[in-house]
Amino acid sequence: MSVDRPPATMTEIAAALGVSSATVSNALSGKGRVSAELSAKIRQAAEELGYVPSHAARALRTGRTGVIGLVLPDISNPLFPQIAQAIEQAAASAGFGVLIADSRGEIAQQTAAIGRLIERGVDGMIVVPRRGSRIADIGTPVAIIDSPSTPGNTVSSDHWDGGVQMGRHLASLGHRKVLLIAHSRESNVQNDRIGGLRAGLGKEVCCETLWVEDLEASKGAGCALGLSVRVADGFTGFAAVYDLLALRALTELQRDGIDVPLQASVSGFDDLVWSSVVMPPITTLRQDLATIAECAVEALGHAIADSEASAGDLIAARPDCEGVPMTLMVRQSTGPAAISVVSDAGNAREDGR
Amino acid sequence: MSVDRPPATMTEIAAALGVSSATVSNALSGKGRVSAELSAKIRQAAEELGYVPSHAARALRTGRTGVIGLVLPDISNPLFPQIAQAIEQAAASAGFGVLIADSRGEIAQQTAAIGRLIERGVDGMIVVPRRGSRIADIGTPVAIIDSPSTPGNTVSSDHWDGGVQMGRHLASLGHRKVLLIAHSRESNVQNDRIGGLRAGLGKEVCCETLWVEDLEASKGAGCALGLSVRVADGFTGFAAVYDLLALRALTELQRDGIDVPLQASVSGFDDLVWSSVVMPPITTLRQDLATIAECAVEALGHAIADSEASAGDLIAARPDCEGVPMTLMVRQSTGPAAISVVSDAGNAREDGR
DNA sequence: CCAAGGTGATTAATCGTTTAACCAACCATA
DNA sequence: TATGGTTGGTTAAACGATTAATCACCTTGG
Repeated sequence: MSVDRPPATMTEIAAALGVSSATVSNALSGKGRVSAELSAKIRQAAEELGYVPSHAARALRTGRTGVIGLVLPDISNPLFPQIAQAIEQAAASAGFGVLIADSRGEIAQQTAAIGRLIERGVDGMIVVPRRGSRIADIGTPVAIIDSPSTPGNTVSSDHWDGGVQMGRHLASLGHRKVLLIAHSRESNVQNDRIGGLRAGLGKEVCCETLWVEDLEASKGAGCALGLSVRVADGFTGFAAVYDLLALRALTELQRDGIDVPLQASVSGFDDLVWSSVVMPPITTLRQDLATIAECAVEALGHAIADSEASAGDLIAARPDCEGVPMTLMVRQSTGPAAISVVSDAGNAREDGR
Repeated sequence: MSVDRPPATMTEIAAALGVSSATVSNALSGKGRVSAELSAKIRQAAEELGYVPSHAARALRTGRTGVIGLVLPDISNPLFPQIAQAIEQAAASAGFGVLIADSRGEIAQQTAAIGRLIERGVDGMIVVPRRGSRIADIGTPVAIIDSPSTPGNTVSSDHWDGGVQMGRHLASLGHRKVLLIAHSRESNVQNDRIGGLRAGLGKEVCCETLWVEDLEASKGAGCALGLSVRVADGFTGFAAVYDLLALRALTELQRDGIDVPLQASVSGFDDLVWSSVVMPPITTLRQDLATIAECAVEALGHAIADSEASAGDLIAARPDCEGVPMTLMVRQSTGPAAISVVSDAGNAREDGR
């Protein structure tokens, strides 16, 4: 590998071949008019001299940095790695770099982070908004990954349908009394999932939603969810709205001596890394983050290209991939419902199996 | 908020005040000789006109982009969010942007990712290497976060000492037969932790290491660890080398009807988000990632500044913060050892409590 | 034979900052 | 009154790529 000779510039290539630097630029970008043979020679020379384009110079001249910003809410979200990975990959193959901005904490931080990105001259940004927050209209293309029910959303999983899938899965296992476990009422994603779950479970299933946020407000963060009481009450299914809550439910049930899935089923959303290695592995829904990332980057790319022409609209919209399907990962944390004392007689109606 | 008028340039400020652009530059950077009053006027004008420096132009002129790269191994590492967050924060307050590069998969990917970063013109990079991989000498300052025992390491937690702390904790609870659970023999971090644990547990404690990697090679990924057998064998402590393994151990034990911490204690490393919300919450060691990030960024900053002067050494080294202490988070997954059938009579000797 | 059009390349300006070099005052010292 | 040092500023040349404008030359059609 060539040692650290400072990389060649277009001017140097031009000088080496006795042509003008404009010709080199044209040949390499394929834009102007250059004869095929000269173009080939230039390309070869560029290769040999180890030409590396100067992003700084290009950015200065064209006003485009080739970098997009990635703004994530509360970075502690365990899904972050997968999102970041997917976006980085999609962006890289579209020729973009990804600058991260953490918007930990309050919404003000999110705004500040966005500001920093703009100052750095990103061409656009992808934002996974904090629940309940709206992105102000900044003078830069933005793609938003949130939920189909969020106005301005660009691309996201079909959380509702995911809920439906899980609901059907649980219903088909015979569960007739299910506790839905969510955290925040403000989250569109969580609301979608809850709605889907209810729809998927159907009318015959009795279900109730436990908002952990409310519970923690009175009993303190990390408090017990009191699930064994629910089991005693006849609940056999516990459908959490994301894996972290599912894990919390699972361990609490296990600690209280309740067997999962024999006595109670537990399900989650997102398929986080550990979901498959705990005992029992958690039944959950996997988001197709690769597709989402591709859509987001593509939409953003279009918006960036368009913003050159018409400086009008600023939010990239792409309706055709607003609801990327999630896939159900059935594992061992869900199983046939235990014989419930509460369940009524007519349980054979519409048996899904 | 001012709408989208293209931000003012130095030249415009200069024109507005009837001075030269060089003077504006000097006033704003505080470098050249400018009278105090003119300097103030320029600063004010800059403020009023909404001046935003062009990073691109500056980068072109100075050869510095003000951006550092962050290369992470296998992004699925659940610690990633916290690292990224800490680095981003430290970098932001040092005036750097952070470009991410995922090096998922093989070492080749890591090299490719590094290459992309270099092409983008990062001033330096922070690498959390894949276990067992060495970073080739690229022509850019690099700070490495790995383990004190890794040659070339720049800054990291004192994993060994963390192990010692946890070992002492378990020993003081009376555990005399402890299973150490690790994943890969190639990981310096894991080896350090194991070493520290053994040291902290002391001579009197019988301990054995379970390498999950080996186990999975024969029994498949995500297989059971067979811990209940160990409990029957007299093991009362299960010290995992990171929280994911601890969680795996915890759920497996619970599933098998073993009460944690009454019958067995479980501990981990890293204090991941969920460690505190599972039941029981996991006793673990928290890394001081803020400090590590600051050290890394600072070291990198020095290396970048120095690389200007002497283009000699390329790896940023900073011995004085190679072993950032970890703090023990005692929670409910560890408790006094159950009465062990195997433990010998003289168990009152050197009781730490 | 001349105007028109196409081809393949060059010239030179430009993006916004930084910085070395230069210059015009002004003050003090010899 | 020359000489030399400060002070406060200006000029102009970079940095490297892009691109509109221009040019020389060749072909073709009328």
